[in-house]
Amino acid sequence: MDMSTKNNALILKFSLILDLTEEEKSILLSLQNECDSIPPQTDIVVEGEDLSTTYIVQSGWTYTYKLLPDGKQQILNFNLCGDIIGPYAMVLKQADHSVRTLTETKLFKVDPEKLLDLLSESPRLAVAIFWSAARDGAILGEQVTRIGRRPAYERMAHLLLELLRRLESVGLVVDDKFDFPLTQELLADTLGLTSVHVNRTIRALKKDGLINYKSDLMKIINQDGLRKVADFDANYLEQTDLPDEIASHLDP
Amino acid sequence: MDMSTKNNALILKFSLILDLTEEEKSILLSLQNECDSIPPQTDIVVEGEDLSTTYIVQSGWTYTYKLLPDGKQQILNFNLCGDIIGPYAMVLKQADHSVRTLTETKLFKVDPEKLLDLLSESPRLAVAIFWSAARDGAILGEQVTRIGRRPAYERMAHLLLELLRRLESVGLVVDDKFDFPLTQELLADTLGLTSVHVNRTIRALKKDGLINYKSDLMKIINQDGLRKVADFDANYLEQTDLPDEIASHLDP
DNA sequence: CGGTGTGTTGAAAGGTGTCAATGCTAGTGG
DNA sequence: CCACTAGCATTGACACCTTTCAACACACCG
Repeated sequence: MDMSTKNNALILKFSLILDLTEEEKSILLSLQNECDSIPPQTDIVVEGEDLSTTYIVQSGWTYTYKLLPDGKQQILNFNLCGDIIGPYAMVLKQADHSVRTLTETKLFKVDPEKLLDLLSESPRLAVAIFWSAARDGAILGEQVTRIGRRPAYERMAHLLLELLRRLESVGLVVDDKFDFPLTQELLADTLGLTSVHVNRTIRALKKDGLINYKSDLMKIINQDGLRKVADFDANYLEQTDLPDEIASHLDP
Repeated sequence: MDMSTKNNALILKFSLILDLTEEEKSILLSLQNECDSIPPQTDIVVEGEDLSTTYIVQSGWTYTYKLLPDGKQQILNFNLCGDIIGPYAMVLKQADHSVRTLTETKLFKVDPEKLLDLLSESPRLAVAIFWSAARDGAILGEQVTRIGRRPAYERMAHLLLELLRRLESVGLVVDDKFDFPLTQELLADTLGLTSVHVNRTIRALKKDGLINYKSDLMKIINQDGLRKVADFDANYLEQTDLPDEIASHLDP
């Protein structure tokens, strides 16, 4: 059963910054309603439509994207295990972006009203929610920098390292190898490139002995080399210490 | 005196979504400590350094940016009147980006601990803070889409319309005309272009009769034409209604 | 076994970058 | 009031990264 403390993705995620008490864990569990498995290529949230629910990714990949009228699309971010989809449902009437499943995905629903109440009832969990939002913001900022100021080769390298670290933090990487359900076209929509050029870039990374990529599996062969190419600094992903004043403010 | 209810930028901003009570206004005032005027080109927050304060922009422009080791920089966003700089100071030890003043700027400081306490003490103001963060997130997402999937000409048009709307919402636009303290080089760092190409793009927009730009002043001549070029939908900036359930949840 | 989506490759076009020179304007100091 | 400087804007020629177009290969699947 997924609705247990041990393998609940949200509890796992929040454990990165807080030692959760049993009570807090049970609050977090009671916040979430289980939800059926959702097939790939299904829209969960549609830009412009009403946004009445927040979701937690329990398993699978989803992605946040925007459509342009000429049919192009831009992927903003991926939502992985433990990520919160639409944390802002409590303050925004309509979605400003769409969210679609990439793989078969298991989501837990969270009622925005409950989420709001949680802010006042548990300062510690409020901090955890804010921290998650801050991390997502940092990831989005890095995405801007990647697309705006890096050439294709480094851009790709940087994204792969980000995904590696994010998946690692939720235990989904073994031996620098992880499931990689992205088509080259979706990669292109993520990186602001065309699928043709993504193909050439990936092949270059393979030829240079940095990665090994085969259909649904990505293996990072030379992480140091990749990091040097991408000029990757993981600080934005690995801020798991609260500021001292806040930590002591929460404890007693 | 700036520390009054009438012209406090944060109160002005939050009034966009909430009818603030007098008590709430005074809470918001007591949250902020006045701060000296800061000269242009001054770093307020530096990436990697400790992030101990949240700021509110009372007047002037600042921008959020990231530096790359080869000296390039990418601007993520601008912080205008009423915007919150570093709302995540309460949950992040270190800054994941830098913030610099563009013009002479007046900032008010907010103690992160007080901000945290506010979340539990006033659900309505907690919602307002979340809303501000959600709006900034939406702006950042639009920035990704702009850079990733729009050519230079449309990219510039889109940014100008965003700035127009944002400045309008805080009363800084008169007759489709506003102060524009950006050099073409900073515009380039915002749009992921070079300053040379920004120059050519601006001149093209001028030649096409869409804008009029002269040193520190930007005038939008043909807003409809610009909107058509940029495919601009302001929905992401103008979500000022809370979801019904939340609104009724807060009221009684 | 043919269809369909995805990956791969080549050639050519095009948008944007690079380099370098010139113009412009405001401020400074004589 | 006039050099003089410094920073920014403007322009042209050319290079290059990325896109576009088009064809073909490959794998999965009914």
